[in-house]
Amino acid sequence: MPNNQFKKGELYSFITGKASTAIARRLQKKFNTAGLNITIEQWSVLYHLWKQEGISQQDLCNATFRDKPSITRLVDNLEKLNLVKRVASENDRRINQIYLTKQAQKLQEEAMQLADETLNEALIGVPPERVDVCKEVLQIVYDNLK
Amino acid sequence: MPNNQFKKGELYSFITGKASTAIARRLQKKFNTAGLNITIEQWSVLYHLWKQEGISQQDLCNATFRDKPSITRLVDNLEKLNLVKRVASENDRRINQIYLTKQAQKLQEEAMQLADETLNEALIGVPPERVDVCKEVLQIVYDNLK
DNA sequence: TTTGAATAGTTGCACAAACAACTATATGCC
DNA sequence: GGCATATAGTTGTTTGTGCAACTATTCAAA
Repeated sequence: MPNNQFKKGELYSFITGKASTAIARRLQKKFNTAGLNITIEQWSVLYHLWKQEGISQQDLCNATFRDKPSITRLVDNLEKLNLVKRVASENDRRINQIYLTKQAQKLQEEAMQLADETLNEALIGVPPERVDVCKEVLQIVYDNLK
Repeated sequence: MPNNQFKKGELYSFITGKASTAIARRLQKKFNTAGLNITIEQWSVLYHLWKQEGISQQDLCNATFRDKPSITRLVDNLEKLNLVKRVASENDRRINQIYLTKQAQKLQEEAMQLADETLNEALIGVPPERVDVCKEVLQIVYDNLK
């Protein structure tokens, strides 16, 4: 009976993602305070577009681990905020390529700075090697279930 | 500059809670397949009521790390499903004490069995001591931010 | 004892997630 | 070429979340 030391009480907070919820709320508050008018979910999409523009909505689904309707609506809202533009692909007219506006490009530095800050606050008092273990465990969990 | 080894790419999945999302989806599928007509969020409320009945909505807020409106609506829906009942407290009429119906009591064993199963699947190949480290890190993160 | 603050819960609104059903375009096989 | 199938994206519905504003009840202090 493997991993049975993992008792129910702790199981619960694993499933509900208490820690990641706390991080997300902290980051959202930082965005609000700084006057960055975006949600964490919108940020998570922008994050991938900052790394590479012009990817498809399907690419964003894979990158953010969301389904297609979720991405459709996130892109809808980002378009309303004038942060991204849908551009129909020349080669394959089913595909929308998503591009950043200048406004979104300007956000990158501040948003990523606040994200870094949040992570640093979250990890105060945690030795680097323990963070690495945690990261690896979470990756295995993800791989086991995906 | 502490914890700077925690690079942005990994930060991202920490914040979005990729692992806990994957666990929650797997458990939800198990509920659906087994014909348990409840959501993960409803389960997380029932989980605390199975431990102790008759607690207040505010207690459920603290236990589940949710705000009051979220609990109001979760209890609304659980009441519609005939799984819980609100009972006004005798001592303090502001308080709703939440009690389980017989139907909800019957769900406990099966639901917790499926939750255990999910956790075991998630943690295949992860040595117990690494699970412990992960748990501790997530607890510190939570404490740092709450 | 009355009044002001704190606490418990509810409601409205905007945003997001999961699922199913749908449209449009592309691909592959006969 | 034409048809079945796969892929990309959209829309509708239900559920949940976070914030602000609200009601009702309790508590505490002048």
